[in-house]
Amino acid sequence: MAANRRPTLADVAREVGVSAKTVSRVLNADGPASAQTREQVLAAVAKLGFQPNLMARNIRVGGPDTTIGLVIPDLGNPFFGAVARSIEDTVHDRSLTLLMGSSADDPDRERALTDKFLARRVSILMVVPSVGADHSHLKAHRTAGLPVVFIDRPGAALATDSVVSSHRTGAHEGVAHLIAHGHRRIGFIGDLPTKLYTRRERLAGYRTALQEADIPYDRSLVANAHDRQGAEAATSQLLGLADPPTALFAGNNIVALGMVTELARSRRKDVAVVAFDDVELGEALEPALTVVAQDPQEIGRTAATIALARLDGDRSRARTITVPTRLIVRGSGERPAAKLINVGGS
Amino acid sequence: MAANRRPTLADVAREVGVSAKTVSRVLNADGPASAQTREQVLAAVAKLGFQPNLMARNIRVGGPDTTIGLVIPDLGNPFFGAVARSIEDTVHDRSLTLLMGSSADDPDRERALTDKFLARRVSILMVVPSVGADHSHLKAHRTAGLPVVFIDRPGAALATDSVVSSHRTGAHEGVAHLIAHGHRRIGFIGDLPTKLYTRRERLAGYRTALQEADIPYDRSLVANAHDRQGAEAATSQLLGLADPPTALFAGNNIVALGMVTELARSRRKDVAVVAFDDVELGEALEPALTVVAQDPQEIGRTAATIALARLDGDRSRARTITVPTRLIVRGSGERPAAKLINVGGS
DNA sequence: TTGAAAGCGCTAACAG
DNA sequence: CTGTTAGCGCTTTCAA
Repeated sequence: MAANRRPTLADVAREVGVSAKTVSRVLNADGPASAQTREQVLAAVAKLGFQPNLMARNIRVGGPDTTIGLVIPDLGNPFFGAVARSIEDTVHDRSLTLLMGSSADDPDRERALTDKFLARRVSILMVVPSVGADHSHLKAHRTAGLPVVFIDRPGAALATDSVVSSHRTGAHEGVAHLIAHGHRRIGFIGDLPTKLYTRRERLAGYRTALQEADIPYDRSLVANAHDRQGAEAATSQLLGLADPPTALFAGNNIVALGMVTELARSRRKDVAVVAFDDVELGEALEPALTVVAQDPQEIGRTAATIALARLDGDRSRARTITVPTRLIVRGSGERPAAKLINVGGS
Repeated sequence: MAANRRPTLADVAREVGVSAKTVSRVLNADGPASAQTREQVLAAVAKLGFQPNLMARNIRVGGPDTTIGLVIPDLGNPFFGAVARSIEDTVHDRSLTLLMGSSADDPDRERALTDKFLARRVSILMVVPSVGADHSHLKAHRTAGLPVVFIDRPGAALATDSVVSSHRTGAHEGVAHLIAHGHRRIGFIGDLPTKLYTRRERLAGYRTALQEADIPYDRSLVANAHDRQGAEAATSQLLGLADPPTALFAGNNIVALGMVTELARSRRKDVAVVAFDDVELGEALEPALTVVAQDPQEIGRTAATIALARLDGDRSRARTITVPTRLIVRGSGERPAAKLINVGGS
């Protein structure tokens, strides 16, 4: 019943008959302590089930908390999960703990989360910035020494370290792959909102690839989707056009899932596909899915490394580091355009 | 240059010419405050960029911190990502923030994480317990009013709320599905370590399904894998047996990925497959993957709901809630056993 | 409507 | 080797 008060340092001290500071010394291996005292203290700690209050400690010591605040669009998205995992691995031996939250790409939620993290005095702040988010409030913290790193997208109008994939050249490469296999009507299904940095960059890559091949940009071949269901609908919409595409480019991993699912359901094996960002089981599909793979592990590692360097006093200019994407050709991009089927026979 | 000290309540008070308590009152909508004072205070807060130190506040108020500690095996595993997402959604309007860490199923890492979380005075502790982890140290916290919930697996030897999938009956159902389609040599590839609760339960389901069909348990048909590569190897090992299985059961999502990948690579379309836990694109495979789907969203929601009820004073006995799995038949479990091919012709 | 003092749990700085 | 005092930034308590 009794919601017992948690034991404090003073309780332990009283139990042993020493001062609080002595207990503190033993527990933090600060200053010296006789073997006997140490033993008694440890015994009392165990007996009372004492656990030091880290918040109280932090407040006294004054330094930042041993946490790292991470704001991502969706905890459930495997891409960001992989990034988070990699960050955690990288900061593990500095014993930093992850404080995480999903912004759902909503600038207000993002702001609420960063404010909370700042109020907790995180050691490092990492954000996948939402469209329309204002980051001017972070400037003061940055100058006060708080490492701030933007992930996946550069922060708007703020000189801050960023780690991004080569969205544009990656998309370019993926679309060029389709063009190289004879496709001239290539559909593009991208993120929502359309102002999203990643969406704009990837679409830009798509457009330059078309340009280089003298293929006119056809707005009706560009669609949008926010989730898997939306991507399925967009896929069937594009394929239902009067002059439909012979190939499709998926603008992110979620779109890819919907696109592939819809193509499988409608048994459209004739449509070539390349996806931005790899998906699980991509290589087990028939044909296997050709992707422009991002490297979430490297992204996380890089972001964490930069942040730790800043924490250690690195005061150099803010950098934007681009982690290269890699075209993984598995077959789905090579489905023949139009009627060029089986020229070679087999 | 100057690593400026962050402004404190006192700084704001000095700026306005009031006492610290007045500022506190305005900021927390505690007690009354004249419109003029309020305005001045707010202006000063904005000007100085003051952000209250949540740690200091918490220490004084004495209550638990507005965080919820979550220990999972792997931040990068989509299943646990989905669970985390669901927990976050459920606790969102209580404005609790997630403090997360990966245990890698290592009891020592798990203990280190829970200790850290307890030291931070989390409001709620949620753990996917590792094999061999001792949870006796949590008992005192539980009686002191800290809600503790085990996820996916019940905690060893401790009466604590748990939320688990119907591992055993789910596996049973999946294997029975294979048996119903004529299979009698069914391989099982499970988690490592073999003492893992989920692994044991799912294997138990497999065994009872065999028993009910009077199929003898053949130890050589049971293999283990810790990761995707291991699952690929285990798959090819089982298929290389003198008397190989005609069907395979994957004990978890990671194993399923490896198994399906290996089957695709070796073009073994004749092997029937059922997987425990759904995977992305399972329905786009050929044939589409039949799975015993877990419900990570419901698991997360249930765990969070229980914990919040405890936080609100629910003192009823600890419960173990089982979230049902669901057999989703998509085709891969129906590949004919042995030589029963094309009886119907087409 | 406001302020002064005390104290949350802990540690820095100085004694002894 | 150990204890005392003060104080981190905030809120509670009591008084004005």
